[in-house]
Amino acid sequence: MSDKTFYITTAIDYPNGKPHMGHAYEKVVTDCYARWYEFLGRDTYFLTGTDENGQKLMESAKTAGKETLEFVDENVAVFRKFCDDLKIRHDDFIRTTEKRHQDVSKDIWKKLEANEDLYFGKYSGLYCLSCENFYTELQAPEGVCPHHNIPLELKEEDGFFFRLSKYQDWILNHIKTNPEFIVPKSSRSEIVSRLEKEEIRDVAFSRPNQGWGIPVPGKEDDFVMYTWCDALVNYYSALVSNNLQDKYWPADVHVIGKDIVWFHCVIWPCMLHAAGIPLPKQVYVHGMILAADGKKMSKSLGNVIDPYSMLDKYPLDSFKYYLLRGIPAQSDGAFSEQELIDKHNNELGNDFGNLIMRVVKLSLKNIPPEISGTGVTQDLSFEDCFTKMKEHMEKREHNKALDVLWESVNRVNQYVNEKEPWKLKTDPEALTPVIYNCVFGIQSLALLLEPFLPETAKKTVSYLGSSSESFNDLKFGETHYKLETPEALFPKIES
RNA sequence: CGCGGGGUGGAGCAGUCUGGUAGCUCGUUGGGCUCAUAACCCAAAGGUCGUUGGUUCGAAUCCAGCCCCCGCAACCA
Repeated sequence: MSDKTFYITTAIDYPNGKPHMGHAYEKVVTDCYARWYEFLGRDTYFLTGTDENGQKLMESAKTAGKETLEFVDENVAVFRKFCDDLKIRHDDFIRTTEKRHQDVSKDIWKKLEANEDLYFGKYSGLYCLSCENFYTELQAPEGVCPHHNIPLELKEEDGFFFRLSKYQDWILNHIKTNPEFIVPKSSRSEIVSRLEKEEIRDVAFSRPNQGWGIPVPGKEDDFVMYTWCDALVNYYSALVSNNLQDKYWPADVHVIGKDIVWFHCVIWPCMLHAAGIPLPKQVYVHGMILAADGKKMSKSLGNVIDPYSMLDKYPLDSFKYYLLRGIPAQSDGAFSEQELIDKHNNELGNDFGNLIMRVVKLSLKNIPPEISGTGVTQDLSFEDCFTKMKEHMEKREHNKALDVLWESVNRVNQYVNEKEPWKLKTDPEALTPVIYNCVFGIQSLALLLEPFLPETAKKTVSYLGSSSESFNDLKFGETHYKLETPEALFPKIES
């Protein structure tokens, strides 16, 4: 734990089906922050993985006519490949069925037990015999199973409970005194409001052992841990199993969706606190990706967009760019394929891609490819842009960071128009300084873009033949270039 | 009266805390330029800020009611 390292996680995915747009979004966003902090010089560790212990997976496997582990293995492979296809730079991929995770989960269980934060009790509720599941009154207000439409029965079940209620005041106080713990404010106020107004109940932390899940220590035959009880532990177990906990724990940011805020902002910190482990510094709650009509994507509405259908049609960086800039960082956003195309054509192609073309081609046609900055006056600076980007990224407003970066992209385009370098074709002495300013600008922009669109940045820089590789190495006047003929980075998409 | 967020030009958003010429991106229209992926630069048109009422000299911004949308509601994960 220090400001030299940076540990960031995504939620772990439930491999019950194929990855959807929300998974893509979360991974892309988290990847962007991981790369950004790496760019700033932090020793960054990025974890993602899969949550594989739910009973639902057993049922899904049965439906598919497969052994649970076989079924899960297949789906996990799909999620792994998904990360590869998105070119996510995670350092580890944890599966909650792995021994390394189960061992740590059991250790934490024992700590909670030793601290008398677990107790044995009865859960009673409305139960559907077909689903083999409990429902709350809110989920089934008529006392009828929402899936099978049959009457629910009152059922009691033995199990272990976590004394969450004991920590209500403590967690409320922690959230209030650490305004950065939950971002954005909307999620924070939702949790604060609930903690202030409701009396929170203890959480059932076990399920009857049906042959799938992490056995409860001491009661191996009878109980397994409730999925959430072990799932949250992944953030910690992944480090412990690599003996990296001293270096990276506590986590700097857990990136999650708004559907699991309660688990991450209340249950998880209380578990850690009870087990005597430091709390993560921040939970960043991103918005949901809604369908183009502004409604939640769902099969029944037929408005689902498969991320792979986008990756098949559009360049990866265009897809990422749209997710990062087109979807608000702190609220829900509607996914619009047309907007993705517009952003590809206008912002990536016209503004950024074309800037490289107009500058580099003009230069190659009229002066030698080697561009020296010796004695050139600096007309454009990007320090201010960098500073503002940093501020936005700190506030988890990556979309605004890109807004700021694009102001600078436009500034360089503007500069070209002002200087009219095409009128200086016959005067290399006058042309070179203008070109140098532009090329230096392009490289600065490309390097600032790297955490967001690594592929694009890499290609851009490759056309410049720069003597400096990183943003910090850039020195106006001292960095030299040898230009190469560029190819169109973002060819137009006809829609 | 369960909790939280939101309703601003054609589209997507900022501004609301700390009332006082309504701002940005895309799109549209006109002009400039010709280096470039018919790209770039400049300018203009277009909104009275969900709705009703209140406070105020003055409200998108504060207060109250109402309508609509989204998420959550913790034994589905």
